[in-house]
Amino acid sequence: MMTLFDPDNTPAHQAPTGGPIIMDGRRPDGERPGGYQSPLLEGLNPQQREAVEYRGPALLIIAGAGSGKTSVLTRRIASLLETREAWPSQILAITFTNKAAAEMQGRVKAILGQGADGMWISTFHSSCVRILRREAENAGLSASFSIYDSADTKVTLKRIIKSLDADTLGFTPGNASAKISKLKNELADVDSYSRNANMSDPQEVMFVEIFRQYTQRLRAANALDFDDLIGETVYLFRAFPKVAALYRRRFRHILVDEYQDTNHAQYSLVRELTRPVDPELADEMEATGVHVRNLRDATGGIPGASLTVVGDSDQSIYAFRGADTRNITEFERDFPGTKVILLEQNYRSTQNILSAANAVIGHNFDRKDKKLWSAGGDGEKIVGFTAYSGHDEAQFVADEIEVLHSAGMAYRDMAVFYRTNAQTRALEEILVRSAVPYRVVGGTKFYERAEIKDALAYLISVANPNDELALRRILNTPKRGIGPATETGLASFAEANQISFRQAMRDCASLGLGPKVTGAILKLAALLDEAALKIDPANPAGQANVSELLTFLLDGSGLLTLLRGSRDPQDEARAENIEELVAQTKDFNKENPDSGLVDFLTQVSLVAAADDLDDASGTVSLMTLHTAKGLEYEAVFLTGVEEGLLPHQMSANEPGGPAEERRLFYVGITRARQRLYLSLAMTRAQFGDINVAMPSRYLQEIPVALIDWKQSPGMANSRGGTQPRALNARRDGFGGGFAKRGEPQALPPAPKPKTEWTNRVSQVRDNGDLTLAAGDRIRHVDFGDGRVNQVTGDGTKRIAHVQFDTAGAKKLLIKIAPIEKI
DNA sequence: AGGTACATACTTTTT
DNA sequence: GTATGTACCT
Repeated sequence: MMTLFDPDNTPAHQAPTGGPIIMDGRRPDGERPGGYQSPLLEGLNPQQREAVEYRGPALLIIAGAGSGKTSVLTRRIASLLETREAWPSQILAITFTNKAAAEMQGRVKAILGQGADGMWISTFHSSCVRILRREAENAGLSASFSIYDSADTKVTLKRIIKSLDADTLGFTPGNASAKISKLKNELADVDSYSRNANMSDPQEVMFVEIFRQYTQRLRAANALDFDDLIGETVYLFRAFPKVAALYRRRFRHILVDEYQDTNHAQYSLVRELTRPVDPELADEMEATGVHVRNLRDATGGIPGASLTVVGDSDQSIYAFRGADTRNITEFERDFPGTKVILLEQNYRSTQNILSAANAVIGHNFDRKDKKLWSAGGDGEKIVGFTAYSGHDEAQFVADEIEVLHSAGMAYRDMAVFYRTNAQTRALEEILVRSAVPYRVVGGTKFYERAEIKDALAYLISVANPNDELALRRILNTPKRGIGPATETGLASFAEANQISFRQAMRDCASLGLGPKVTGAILKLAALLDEAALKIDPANPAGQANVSELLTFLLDGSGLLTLLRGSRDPQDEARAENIEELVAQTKDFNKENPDSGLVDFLTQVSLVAAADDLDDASGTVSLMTLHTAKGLEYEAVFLTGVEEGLLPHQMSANEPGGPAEERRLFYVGITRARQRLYLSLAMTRAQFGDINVAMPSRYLQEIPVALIDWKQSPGMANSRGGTQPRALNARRDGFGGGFAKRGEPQALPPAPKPKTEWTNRVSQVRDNGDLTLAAGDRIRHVDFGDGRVNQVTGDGTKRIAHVQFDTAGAKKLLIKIAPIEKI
């Protein structure tokens, strides 16, 4: 994966940007005959066609959801290559996920074949790692630097906060890392921050100290966190104009997808890369043998690369991560001479789905009005469903999935979205029970499992001996009798003698520890040293590949063997996971024969949630709304459309929060091609107890005629007049009472029980002080008769555990459940 | 050093 | 309801 490029490897006769097509006949795939009509434009509408063909310094493509932007971007790249306006190596395309990058690379290759090799199509983070590893020395790093994920960052901060007693001032690893991340996204560092900090505020002083120590620890460990990857690359370019010039010269066409979600650091990176090269620097490059002649303009410098960005401010959902839509709204100002192209025709969804999406997003003010439209017809109505609980909602989803499946839709064409990862539990429980094949995309990722992180820490310790975090992780994993006391002893020994933790391990004999402990430490140090020798380029015995190295470390440490021998049944699963990792390293060796340990670790560090999405798996996909961005499915279930969840409680106080949540809802809606299901629950279990939920404010923004409520939220208005606002502001035209949920589920195109939701606050369901005890028999509106087995909780949160005669066991919130005693 | 038992606080979204 | 932290025991 990590094919490092040589800035000098591009031929001297390369075509200047935007210049005439060079038909030099030196490329084997041959000349095009005159009058040749490129198939690249086939099937494109006029706007898409222009987006492919336009040439100029800057192009902004405002691409509504489903408007075919990936296709446009792909064909634009193919067009640049096909016309010989650019060599593959001159193209840098930035996507949001590695998966999107791989897909784009595949599509361009499918069009052009071999002529596509050498392009950089990757994420911001991957591109930056590539640059930083190559230029590590200038950045003050070694090329095998570690990449810290958020968990690593938190562990580091936790240690710092503990040593500073900063928790007394309210610092937690969570809030400190959030603040540091935010600053780094703004390209601030400790020094620039402390210059403007209010140092009379003790909390501020403490934060600066935390930030400083954190920066120092990462430096000492030869490590960068996610945000550093971008920031350090920008710093590198700013501090070393000659290094920057190499990349500015190389990348003549830069394309950025999902531009609305770029933050300031990423914006700055794009800026740096698209700056022109001064004539003097160009002279200097030429003098050192870098081919620049064909690139130089009248002034003798190299003009800035052409920049294409694609985005949609309505789909900006990463403000919490520093994304700034001003990057897109002010693009024309930032890059004078920008051409703007609007793609509004949607090729994905039915008109009903689009009308709902338009209506929802129309409630955000401060946006350029943009209406998606489709030529594909209205399609089915959106299906709405109000469940009694999260489990009930999950059951609805499972049932509808089965309905769709038996009507011929493949599982892989369906997806279930939710706002928070915590919602997966109920869904998974029911899907397992209903035997629906599913896959959770993202969530707790494979590489975040403890045993995998342990195994990886062994590899990291070999690749980067300065990584104290990784060393301390494996110090007593598996158990070697090295406790926390010994660990801190080693750390302070290292600190006092200005040596690395690793060296401290080698020298631990002078620490006067017990013979057993000393022996254990020395054995581990020797194991790591021996492993390092196996990948030392100077080793005459040759190089071990990643899987050989991992196997060696696992054997030497006994990690896998001990898990195998354990009686704990969970350890068996852990052992299997480690075996899976070994298998992955073997695959990696096979697919990347020229890549080594550091490349493998890089790849592992930068996998995104959506990356491990396997299209071939015949399963329903479960994911958060954030992960869903950029994907599409025939049928989409958008669950938990409730106040407090969507919009999420946490966003309520943040400026722009509710608007961002609305965009999130909009993103979810627009993922659906044919069928869209919106569901919510009247009560939701969280924190171990059950809370009453209210329909999301966004639901009332969808025109009533577009939704067919299988069960309306009318009965959600069941708490007296306490709620601030009823679901739908209109007070007329909503007759009807409670909807009845048909037994198990209605059949496919089902005669839909037309149930409009009602809005009358007077319609209160409140069982008041209804008391139930074990043994009572009750009747439930939907579940029929049943017997109370147990009552738990108290006050308004009393729960009856009921065994229904036909519907099975359920838990009901007594106060609001549609039940009566019989 | 390491295990167990109980208490506690936390849950937004992610490269 | 879970993951983490503390106290106490072996």
